[in-house]
Amino acid sequence: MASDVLAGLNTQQAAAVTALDGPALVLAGPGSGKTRVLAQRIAYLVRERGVPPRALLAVTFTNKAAREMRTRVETLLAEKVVGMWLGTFHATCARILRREAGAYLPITNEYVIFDESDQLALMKSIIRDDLNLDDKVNPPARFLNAIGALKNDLVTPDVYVPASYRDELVLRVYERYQERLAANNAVDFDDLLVQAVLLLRDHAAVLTKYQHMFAHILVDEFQDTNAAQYQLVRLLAAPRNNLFVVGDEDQSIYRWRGADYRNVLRLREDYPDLQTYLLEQNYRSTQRIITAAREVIDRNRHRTPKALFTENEEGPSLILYEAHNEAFEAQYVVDTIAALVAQGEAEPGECAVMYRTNAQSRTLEDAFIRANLPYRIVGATRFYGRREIKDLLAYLRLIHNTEDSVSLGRVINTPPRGIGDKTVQALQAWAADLGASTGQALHRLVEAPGGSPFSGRARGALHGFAALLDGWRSVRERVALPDLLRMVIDETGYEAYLKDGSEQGEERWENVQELINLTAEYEDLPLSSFLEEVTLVSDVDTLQEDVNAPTLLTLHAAKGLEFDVVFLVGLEESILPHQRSMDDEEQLAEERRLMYVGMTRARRLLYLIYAFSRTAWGEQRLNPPSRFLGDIPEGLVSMARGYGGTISGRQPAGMQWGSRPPRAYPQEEDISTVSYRAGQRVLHPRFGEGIVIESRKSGEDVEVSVAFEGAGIKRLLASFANLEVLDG
DNA sequence: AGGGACGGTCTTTTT
DNA sequence: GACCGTCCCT
Repeated sequence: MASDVLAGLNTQQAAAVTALDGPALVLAGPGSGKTRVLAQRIAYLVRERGVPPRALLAVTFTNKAAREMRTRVETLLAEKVVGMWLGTFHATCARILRREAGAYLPITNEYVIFDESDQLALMKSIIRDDLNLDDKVNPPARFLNAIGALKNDLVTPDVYVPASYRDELVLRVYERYQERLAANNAVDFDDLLVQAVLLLRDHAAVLTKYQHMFAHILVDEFQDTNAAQYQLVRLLAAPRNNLFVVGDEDQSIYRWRGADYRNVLRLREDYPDLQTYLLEQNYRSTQRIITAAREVIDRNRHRTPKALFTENEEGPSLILYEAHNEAFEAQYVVDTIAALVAQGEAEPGECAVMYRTNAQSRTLEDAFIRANLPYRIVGATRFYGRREIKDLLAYLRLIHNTEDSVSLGRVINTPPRGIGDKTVQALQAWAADLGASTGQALHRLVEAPGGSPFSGRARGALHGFAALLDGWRSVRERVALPDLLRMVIDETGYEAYLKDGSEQGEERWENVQELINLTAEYEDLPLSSFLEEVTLVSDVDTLQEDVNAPTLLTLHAAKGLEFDVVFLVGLEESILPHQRSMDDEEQLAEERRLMYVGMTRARRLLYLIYAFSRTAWGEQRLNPPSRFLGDIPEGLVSMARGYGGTISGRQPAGMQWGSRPPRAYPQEEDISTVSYRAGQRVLHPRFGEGIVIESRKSGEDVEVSVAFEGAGIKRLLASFANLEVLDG
């Protein structure tokens, strides 16, 4: 029976893992099936050991990973798994706080979670209103970063020892920030972890309760845990220490937000009886990809030596391509995917384009849009980050939590209803006099309109808004979530506010419709559950599974995913490795791991792409190819040469993946034979349309003079210019 | 109070 | 080139 459950491991490993009781660490390379091992372990515990699912705590890195884990386990068990605690660290902590916070912390169980923009708004108010500082000299983001770093290390204001004047200020802001969060009945992302850990650490009764609750704790992507998360695991796992963690130091890419892969080493010290397993066989990629990736990662020092290998086929060469600039890079990607699809070499949905920074996605999106081909994108402008969505969520949060001054500030005059800055300030002053929150003060206007200190237009506007809020609050128990949201939209005139006649307005309104649809899924749940979930979704979580189109995503977002075909773009110095990571050895090592993670996402085809020239900050920059490319043995790579396709905008409308005719790629020799005649109309990616004046051979290349309509006469090298012949 | 125009400032990566 | 804050005009 056991061998059945653990079918994916080799016999020796299966036997070892099956017999496990104490703490265990599985160091698993990419594509070694570590997620599968975790799922099998869970299935084993439930089926063979009779552990009830509700006694299991399994922590994954994203909600998407959690969903996949659930599916795997349910497949293995051939039944639904009910009651298991399965989710991210943040969701787990939110759940604990949802039950315990009210009794032990200065917030209620109905607390809300502040996301980054909420934090920023709150911090700005603290600096300006509370401390009377200039937010130019003291950027809110800097304080938030400093506080975030402290929280990741579990440093609370009462134990923080400032070492400089600067630190003194940080401490003052930190204290005030925590007070204001509490006054808003809110916690920020980091607090979810910190407050949960403190709660367990300082209250033996709570700790015991949860320790008894969880018979086994399992953690995925352990290399990316921070100090707070590590403490949480330690606290909960004791005294049984039935801990099963899976990770890979080489894939640690979140050091900048407090993750510390040395937690792996710490684990060995803290649990002397820790059993360690190495999973070195890769079941995902071709030999060429694995060999290349290993060459890249092996240059990092201070790592547990791991000899990644695969028994998969050798596979085709990795393909290296130099694009002239980022536009051609993008075009090459689109054209190559189109060609692969047309030749039946790949499914569109099995292709992914990965980049270091989100800013790089723009050019890529442009190329897909111009080619009229669908794509999926992770992150970029997040759905929940959009203005219209944030506005409406702020209304819902305000209905849910009267104390949320940040949401109140956001919507009190959105859409414009005649409540200007002056009026808001007067309202805040009045609230302060009453010793009440702004939200409570508003409520008082409805209860006792006679006592209102406001007059004239401001009075009417404020009372009207307060009445709206009160109205929604009074019905929220009885009305389903989608209906509540529709009420808000109707009664605020939000639709008319968005629809300003522009295309963007229409798009925003469509997003609102989408939000209404989303709330329908939470119809039966309390408002708080909905608000919590939308705050804790990660970027990858929003990836549509059922669309057969290529995926665009950052290297960070790519962690844990795999694709048949992977394009790594922007492989240039100052992009990867990133400029800001180049003068620190630790950071540089992390950039290398990022490259490694990207490479090992690919099953069969790996394209490595860099651009000769790239526009950044409005100007051209010539970055040399990434140093990491130099670490890949030449024998594994073949160079794609020639045009990176043409930039035209002329594809017929309505084109879908697969319906496009195969496109012949001009190879290297084609360049020299391309000839231009005087009088020909040509199209240039930057200069637009023009007419060829003269064309002559110049060494290996062809030099063309073109008179452009907008840019005048230019002399261009054919191999770089990538002119498209329009006629003649 | 509100809207439009302008100028300065950034972007690493994210739960 | 995108977003924010400020200023100025209505």
